[in-house]
Amino acid sequence: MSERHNWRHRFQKNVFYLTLPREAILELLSRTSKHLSAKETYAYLLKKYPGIGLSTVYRTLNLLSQMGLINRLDIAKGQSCYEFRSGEKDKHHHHLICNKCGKIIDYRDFIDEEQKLVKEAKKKFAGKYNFQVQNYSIEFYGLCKDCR
Amino acid sequence: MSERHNWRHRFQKNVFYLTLPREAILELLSRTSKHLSAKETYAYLLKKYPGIGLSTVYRTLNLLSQMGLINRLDIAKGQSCYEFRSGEKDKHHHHLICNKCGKIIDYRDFIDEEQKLVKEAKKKFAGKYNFQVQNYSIEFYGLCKDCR
DNA sequence: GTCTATGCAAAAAATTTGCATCTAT
DNA sequence: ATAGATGCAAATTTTTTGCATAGAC
Repeated sequence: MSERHNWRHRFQKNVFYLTLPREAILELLSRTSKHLSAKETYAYLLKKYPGIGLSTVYRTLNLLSQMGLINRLDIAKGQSCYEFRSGEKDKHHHHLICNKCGKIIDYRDFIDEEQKLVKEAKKKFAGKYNFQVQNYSIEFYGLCKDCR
Repeated sequence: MSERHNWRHRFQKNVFYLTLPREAILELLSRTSKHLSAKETYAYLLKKYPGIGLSTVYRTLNLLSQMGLINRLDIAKGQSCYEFRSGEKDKHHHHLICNKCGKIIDYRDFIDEEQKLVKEAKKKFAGKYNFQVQNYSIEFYGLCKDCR
């Protein structure tokens, strides 16, 4: 099943309409491995979709995140970012965040070791807290090469 | 060396004054294992220290975080939280965050497995990115028992 | 005494909400 | 036809900033 077909399917299963703004945002996020803030998303969309409103972007990002199609990440100071929830392993990454200047570095190391920990964690949390893990995020904070 | 003595020492090493608001905020954060937002911190402080300004709280939390005395955590939607950076193992924890209702659950499992991964990560990032890890944070997102 | 921190008020950013209109189903 | 979504503007919430005064060293 193509990704686009999958969107339709998941929208029809719920009571939500698959509208132009929603499709445009999914389209955009699925094409980049970056995490975008609401404002960034809005700026990109304006090019292809003049007239879209910032509040629609906020509402849509919220909805898609609750539907599980995208992930909300709170890594940037003072604003939420969103990324497409992809199964593709090459997009999987986490972040190094500088405590001094705020710079964010993506890293892709330790995937295998991570998976082991995550697999155990999922099982444990399901039993202990009745919590169903959907995604996760790891951040290392410290000093980047310019600030140390 | 007592924790309070340690604060003094670290302030004197830098060019910063150890003032009443700064001490009060360190005092407060060191007494709780919770992560507090700026507003929450402000609310607590008002009881013991009427007249303190909200902007001082923001400035102080920023400063202490840059000094490495506290950690900034971006887990709550739309606002930063701060926690004391303690070496005490019993305060060490991470978070389960519900994608639907936003509830945050602290967990203290997997400390040992985690430590192993983190130890390797620190070494790797120092070499590969010249990044000096000071702290880290792991969040599992998903559905809590009420929302699944 | 000097240099920094504080508190207040104002400003800037980020996010949400009310409502009339429009659109997907 | 109808329930839900959009866009705009206004309102909230969070965070930062300018500046005169107060405080730490």
